[in-house]
Amino acid sequence: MFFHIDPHNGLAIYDQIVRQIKFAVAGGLLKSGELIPSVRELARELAINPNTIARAYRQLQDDRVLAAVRGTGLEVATGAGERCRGERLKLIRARLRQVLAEARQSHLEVRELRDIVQQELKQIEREGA
Amino acid sequence: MFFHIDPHNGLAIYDQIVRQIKFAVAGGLLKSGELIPSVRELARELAINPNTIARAYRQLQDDRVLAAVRGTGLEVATGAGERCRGERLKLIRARLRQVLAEARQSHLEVRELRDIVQQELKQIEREGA
DNA sequence: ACTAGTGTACTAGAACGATAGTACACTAGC
DNA sequence: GCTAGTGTACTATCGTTCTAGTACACTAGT
Repeated sequence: MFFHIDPHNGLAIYDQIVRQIKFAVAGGLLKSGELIPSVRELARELAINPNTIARAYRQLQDDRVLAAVRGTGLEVATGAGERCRGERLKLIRARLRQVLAEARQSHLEVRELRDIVQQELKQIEREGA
Repeated sequence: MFFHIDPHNGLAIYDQIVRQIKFAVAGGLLKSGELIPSVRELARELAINPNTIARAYRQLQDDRVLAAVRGTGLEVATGAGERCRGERLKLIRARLRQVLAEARQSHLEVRELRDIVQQELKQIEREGA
């Protein structure tokens, strides 16, 4: 389990966990029926309070991404893959649109904005596996 | 004064005000020596508590973007234009980098991400005056 | 049966952002 | 001088997020 939590993200910690698990399911790193790390284990690994993890898991159940197996843990729900792949695009697009809207409002010249975006995109491609 | 405050932005309201004033100064909409709207006036216009505006103005003074004229109001400080133009790039780039980092972590294929970015960028150019 | 591990629920408190209301020193305009 | 408008400071309250600690029902493994 490779998570990357940034407390100064603007996003709440439990929300970051929700998103990253959805992304992992969408990307096929987590498959239907597979057990995810327990509340206590993930809390220990990320050095975060178990309640925060539990809250994220609760929401993931509400979103039908995870399903409870009593006394055993939480597994990835059947059909969660498709559901998450659809949502992934929405989530990323929404975040991107926010940032670009702010940039547009900053009276930066469109050409400059385009340059910045291209630079950062290239950077991502260079880093991305 | 055209501000656009989004409470569900992730960014605190006072922070949005700080950024947008810096952007206005950077873009030349506010020039050195010009008086900005009073705390109470802007609070009324944005339907936001005056304390929140005051907090933003206090930070803008700390950042040497605004300067107080006792009993009269706050004016744009001398040399604020250059200072804000430099910072504008940093602020936008930082936000953009956050979003792209999240996108990269979502195991979305780079090609798909590139497509989304291009789409949204075109959308901005279409809207942008 | 016993133990250790699951998720879940609950109360309490800290920190932060935002709101509400009040008070004060100052200045421009009359 | 008086009034209305500045910024500033202060206390109090609320909601959200996160932390802290405890308790409970359940199950796998022995």
